[in-house]
Amino acid sequence: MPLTIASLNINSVRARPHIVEQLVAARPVDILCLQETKCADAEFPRALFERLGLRHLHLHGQRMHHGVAIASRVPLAPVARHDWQANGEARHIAVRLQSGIVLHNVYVPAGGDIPDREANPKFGQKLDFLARMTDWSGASTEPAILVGDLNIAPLPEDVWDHRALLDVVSHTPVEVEALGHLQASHGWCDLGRRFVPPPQRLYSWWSYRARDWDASDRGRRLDHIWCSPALVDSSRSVETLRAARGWPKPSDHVPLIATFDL
DNA sequence: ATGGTCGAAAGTCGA
Repeated sequence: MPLTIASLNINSVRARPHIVEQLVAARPVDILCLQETKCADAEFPRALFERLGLRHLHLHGQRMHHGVAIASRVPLAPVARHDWQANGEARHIAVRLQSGIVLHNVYVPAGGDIPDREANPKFGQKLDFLARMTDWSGASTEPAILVGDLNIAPLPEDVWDHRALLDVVSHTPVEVEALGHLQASHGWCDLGRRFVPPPQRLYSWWSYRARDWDASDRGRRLDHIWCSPALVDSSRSVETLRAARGWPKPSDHVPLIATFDL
């Protein structure tokens, strides 16, 4: 039996129950990893997930901003809630699958608009978040899967216009380098690109501000599914569910769906 | 160079 893991920046879980329902109706999701749930754990819409069979909930939320959650058909064991900025923001939750594999669900800070540490502290915080994750990841040897909104589109084919976005936060060389260090620290395999290699374009986010997101197609690949080297041969597929961007009241991100034989 | 759109929250900010 394949195991299906989906990851989605839902941009408020309370505002978008219909997106969760449509996703689960469209694909056989076993474990759903959400980012930007934007609610405290006490406000989390538990009944929605229980009704959909995703009754094992592991929450790391906060009021208003950020927040990550894992909803699963299969039991999971809690592992950690990391705070790489030591500022209380809820951005990283980890659980253990019955097979022993650890699943990390991460929401990397967006980093503000100006790609300069001095002019924009949020940009420095994003780079520091990645550096602290890199230290942790380099020391970790157990087989793991890491999913989430990493808020960086690393490859030229991950954005609609590489040259135009070189100074736009999410695609600047310094961010791409930082993400590269994180990836190299553990030998993480970028499964999105294992199954959809360049020069194919692959996006997971389209701005709300576009007049016609589909026609202009000015997307970026901000969302990722990575796995440890030991798990690469167990991975079977990764799909970016582009159609979800056209669903009613969508998130600006679409789900990534990975299957593994584990 | 600007604004375009969302959500949560209050009458603005972060994305």
